[in-house]
Amino acid sequence: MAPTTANKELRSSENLVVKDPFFGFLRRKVTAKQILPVMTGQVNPFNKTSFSAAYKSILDSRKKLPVFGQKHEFYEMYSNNQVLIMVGETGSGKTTQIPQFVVYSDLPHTKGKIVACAQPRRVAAMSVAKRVAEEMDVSLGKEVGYTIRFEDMTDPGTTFLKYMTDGMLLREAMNDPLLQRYSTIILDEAHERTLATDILMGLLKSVIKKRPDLKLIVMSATLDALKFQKYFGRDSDNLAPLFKVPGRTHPVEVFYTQEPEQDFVESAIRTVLMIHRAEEPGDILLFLTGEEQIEDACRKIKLEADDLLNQDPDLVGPLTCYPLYSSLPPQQQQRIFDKAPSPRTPNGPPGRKVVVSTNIAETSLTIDGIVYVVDPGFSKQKVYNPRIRVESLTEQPISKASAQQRAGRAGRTRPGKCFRLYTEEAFMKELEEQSHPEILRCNLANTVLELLQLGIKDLVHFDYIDAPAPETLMRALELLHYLAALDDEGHITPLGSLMASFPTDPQLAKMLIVSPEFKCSNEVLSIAAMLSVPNVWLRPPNQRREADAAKALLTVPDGDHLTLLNVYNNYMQNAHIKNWTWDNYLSARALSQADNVRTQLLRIMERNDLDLVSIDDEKKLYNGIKQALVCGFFMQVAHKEGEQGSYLTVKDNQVVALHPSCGLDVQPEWVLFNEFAFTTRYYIRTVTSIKPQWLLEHAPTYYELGSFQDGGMKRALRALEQRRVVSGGGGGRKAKKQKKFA
DNA sequence: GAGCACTGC
Repeated sequence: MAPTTANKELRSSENLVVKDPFFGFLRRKVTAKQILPVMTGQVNPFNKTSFSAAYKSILDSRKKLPVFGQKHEFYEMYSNNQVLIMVGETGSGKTTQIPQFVVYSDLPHTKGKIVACAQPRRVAAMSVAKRVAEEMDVSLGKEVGYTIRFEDMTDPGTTFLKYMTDGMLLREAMNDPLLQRYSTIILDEAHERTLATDILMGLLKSVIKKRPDLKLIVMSATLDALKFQKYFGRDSDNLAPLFKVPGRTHPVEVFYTQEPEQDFVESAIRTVLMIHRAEEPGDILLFLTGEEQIEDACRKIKLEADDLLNQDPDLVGPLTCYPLYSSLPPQQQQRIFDKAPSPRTPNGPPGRKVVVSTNIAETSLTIDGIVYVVDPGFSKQKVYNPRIRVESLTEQPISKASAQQRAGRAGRTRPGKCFRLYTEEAFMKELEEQSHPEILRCNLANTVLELLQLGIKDLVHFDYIDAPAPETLMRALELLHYLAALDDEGHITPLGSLMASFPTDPQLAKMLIVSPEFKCSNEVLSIAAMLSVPNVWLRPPNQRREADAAKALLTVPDGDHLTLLNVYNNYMQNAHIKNWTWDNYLSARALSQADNVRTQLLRIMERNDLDLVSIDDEKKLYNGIKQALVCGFFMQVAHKEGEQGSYLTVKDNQVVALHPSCGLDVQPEWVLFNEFAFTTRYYIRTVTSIKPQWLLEHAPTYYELGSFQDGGMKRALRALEQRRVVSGGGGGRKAKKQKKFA
């Protein structure tokens, strides 16, 4: 596209003719030399008002960022390339500065376009947008804004620099596959390889060929740059150009153990106390894997540190220990930012703060003042087994990249030390270079539907940066086919398109779409929302009995899905009662999130003319809800085998047990479950009793008896079918439904 | 009679 000259002049409010600061700028051929006088000038070129005093002082600090010194190089590469890979370590200023640099050259406002910067996390999108609005001396939500789920802080027509979550950009692509509103797209933190970032990279690789006017910048930490350069290169000999900026962190000295450790928790506690006794002042960050482990370690560290303090008050100072994990209430999460305790006596040894954290402190949360990192080398990671369709969380060794990231947490304010509780040999030989990208570790039903909706027909040959296991794709296609989201040729059906408009798993979308037919969409909406948020039940270690009793009061014995509905309804009715959630051992955060999700789903229902309906008769209502559940989750059904309380999942024939948290008062012959998880054994969680005739009626293809192995389940279904033939039941309503989406 | 690492629409 030919570069254009910005408006020559403009009229100020006093009607005086002043020169546009961008006068003479050739769009996308702008040089660093041209920009500096505009940045340091008197008039903000984007809103034509005078720069504030704050702007100038912020600009002085921006000038000290490593990336600022390389402006010239950046503009040269930006002008001459459509795609750019940028590598910048922590503290380089890439997330705040690069999008601003782009805007000065791309001049999106002169073309009615937007520069987007996609982030993996909501908080980052929000806080960076706020910071950049300050740096550019404009109001947040005007020229600079952000878009995340449930919150759009942009002003259409005004906003030309937009921070957003990667998932949000992917959703937008579903309505606008060429992403026409954007002139430059920046993918930040690409090395994290979230599912959304990976899919976006695949899409954008083909979009840039169809849109020569679209520029793309992929920003990442050092390690994966070559992979991205190859992926976005024109061919195998042509790497995409790399723009590299050094970080601004302090050196971290790394120590290894001489021998492998047997019990990493115990050895971690010992190491923390060793640091406390023997090392210079400075806070400690210890990485462990889960809530229980962390709480336990905190207790032990506190006890031992108190002992040390009492034995040797002249040698060691006081110590405070804070746990950190995502399900911790925000108020308690905030405590990690408290200062280390003061010395017990005016001239006594200084105090020390210890934070014991999950992976959340590796990427999402930064704690300044950390000087020592203790890294046992493990984290919990999600694994998906497509053969039996089960996701599980298991403790696994971290990757080298992760270990490096963890070590870096010690050098944010001054030189630090990292104690790795494994041998150097193990680090070199046993740890993988990179953690597996998410796309290789999860169920892809949702993603496959999104890709189909985006018009990608050949999912197997889609240009993934790392291709998922074929079996995972097959499982996803199979599920979507059974849900009638795909036809026999694998094309998306009108029902499938409708399902894709819901930001949920396809099973939930299907359940929502059919719910008006069963006169229970009002209730199914609440259930879908509750199934989309984290666990609402709290169970503090020392109040388990009280928590279980509170839960029993809200339990509907017929099924956990109905219990969730009951909890949501009670929550809404009692919203005015202070402490209601707390008194009932429920998570206020998860419940308010559920309410947000419900509102969003409701809007999508309305937009698609799906009615909000309900009936008064509770028994009929519950049966309607269960049938809607069956329409979405007929593949997640188990049949009771024998009297020992064990169940067999339908078709996969996995032996499973009802999870102990299940609220059913009896063990029904047929149950539908939301989740199949492997922990100490195979469990099904969130379980509701159903009638088997609904399976035959609402999912006849899946319950075609020829596809079943011989056994109790098949016998039960056959007996049922024979009875149906005799009585001539079923059929009618189903035929009508199929016609609707044909 | 057990557990939910972390994101995201």
